[in-house]
Amino acid sequence: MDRGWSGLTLDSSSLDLLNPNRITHNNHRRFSNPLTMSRIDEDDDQKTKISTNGSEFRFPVSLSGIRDREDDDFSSVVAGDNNDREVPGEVDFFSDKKSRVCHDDEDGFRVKKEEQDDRTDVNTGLNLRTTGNTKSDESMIDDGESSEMEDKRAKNELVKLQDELKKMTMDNQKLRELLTQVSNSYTSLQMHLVSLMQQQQQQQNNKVIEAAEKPDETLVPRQFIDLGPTRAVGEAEDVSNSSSEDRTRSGGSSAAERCSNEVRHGKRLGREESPETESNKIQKVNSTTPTTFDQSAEATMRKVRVSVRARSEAPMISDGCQWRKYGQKMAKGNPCPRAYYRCTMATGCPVRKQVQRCAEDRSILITTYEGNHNHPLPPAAVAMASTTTAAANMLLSGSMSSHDGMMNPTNLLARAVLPCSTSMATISASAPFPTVTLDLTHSPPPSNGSNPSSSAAATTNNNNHNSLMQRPQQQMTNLPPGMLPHVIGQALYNQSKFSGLQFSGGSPSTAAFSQSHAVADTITALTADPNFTAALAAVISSMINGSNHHDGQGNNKSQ
DNA sequence: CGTATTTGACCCGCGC
DNA sequence: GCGCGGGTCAAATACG
Repeated sequence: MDRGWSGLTLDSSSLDLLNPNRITHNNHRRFSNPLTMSRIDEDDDQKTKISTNGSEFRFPVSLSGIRDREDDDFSSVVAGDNNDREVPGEVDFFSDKKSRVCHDDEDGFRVKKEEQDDRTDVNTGLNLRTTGNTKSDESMIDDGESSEMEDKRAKNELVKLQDELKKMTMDNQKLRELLTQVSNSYTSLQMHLVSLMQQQQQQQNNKVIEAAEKPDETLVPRQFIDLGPTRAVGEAEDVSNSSSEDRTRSGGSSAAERCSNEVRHGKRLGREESPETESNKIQKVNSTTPTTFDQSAEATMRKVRVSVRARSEAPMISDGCQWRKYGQKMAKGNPCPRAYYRCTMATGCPVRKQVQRCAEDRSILITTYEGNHNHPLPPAAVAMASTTTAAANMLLSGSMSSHDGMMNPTNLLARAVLPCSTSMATISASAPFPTVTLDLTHSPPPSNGSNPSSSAAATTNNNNHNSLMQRPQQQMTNLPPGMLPHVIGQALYNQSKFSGLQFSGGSPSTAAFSQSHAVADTITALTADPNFTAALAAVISSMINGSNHHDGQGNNKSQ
């Protein structure tokens, strides 16, 4: 389009603009042409307009709008240089500066005239304007003031460029922040969705439990039936009347006593943090947080315990949640003290856990979870929460009927964790709290699945979890080979591995090898491999969602 | 100095 | 009614 406008030259000059050292270089070149100088110094606004119109046609290969605009500043200069320069190099340009000033000035003027015929109207206007200022510019050149002006202009350009760079940097940073916000929002929404799905699932479970409540039920199911709806009533009473302790104490029947026990528990919780009861707190939290839970389900889950047995030299397994120790007791029959922890990831989170070493095998750490999280969980905590939630749901569903619970399609994961039969889920009335035990002390299934006999085992306990903790290891895992699906076993293994758990191998040598690993290393592995928790959650979610919108991520039960 | 942990005391249910 | 055991509280202490 423009004969004398070398795209390469212009781009290089535009690139030079980004380099302050080279700007001076260009300034010398511009110095030879007062037309450009005067035009830029005269009116920056018009310069911008002109550049906007002209850049698209003149500089199709320009790198950026900024450069285009700056390139336009040299339009006349470059045109003159390219047309008339005998030696394009700037070396000669500096050597005979003064003499060439006049020469280039004349050439530039002449070239402008020539280009008037071919250029667009915009360029014509530019030439007219520059031509009109030629006389004054010549006088300025004569007295040497143009160099100062050129320096000023160069400085202005430098400042302008720096400003542009700052703006772009700020824009970039804003975009990054925006992206981060969007990502966070997406994560929150995802967690919220999972919570809602879980809530729906628990409501369905409660409905099923209520429907299954019959007078001729066996003792074991009745206990859980009492735990569910009765507790729900107690919670409702708590909501309506915070001073329900006296009323609940007057309960006479066994179920009522249990209910009163539940309410008392909540009362104590309320006393420890606020006059409100636990249910009230939960309700308030639900009203202000995206994570909501059915109160009755929460109440039921509150008393269901999930015990995880794992080999670990660490005082506490790393499960992704933040815990605060609030007590320690010497349990009867176990020389190892029992530590009580409370979830501190959210104010008012009712989840607690007990950590105690097995009396028979000090290398086994028994962690008992209790309660539902009322807050979103970090990815690292979702895996354990999902596992324990599934176990708790298994227990709850299995409670309504010794067979229906396990046959419930919503309990696919439960069946996966505990596929052997419902006989292992038998729960006696003597149990103060229904407890599911996940035994991770045995060798994990190999990645190739060649050894299905080694897997994590799950069982329900009908005894006091106290004795559970002291139960010998060999009594905890009675699963025949191949009873546990590989996916869950592998998931538990991986989750435990990345959670800082350590497994004993199928052979003593394997156990020794396993225990030789430092706990810190496994914890580091967890943090270094966040994909696992997501993968586990995806597996569990896919399994659950594939069945019947079962609660997916462990945004609830036991962490 | 704020936060987390420790630890003795306390509350409560349960069994005798 | 009393003692035992589990669970929790809260002041004291430790820690970063």
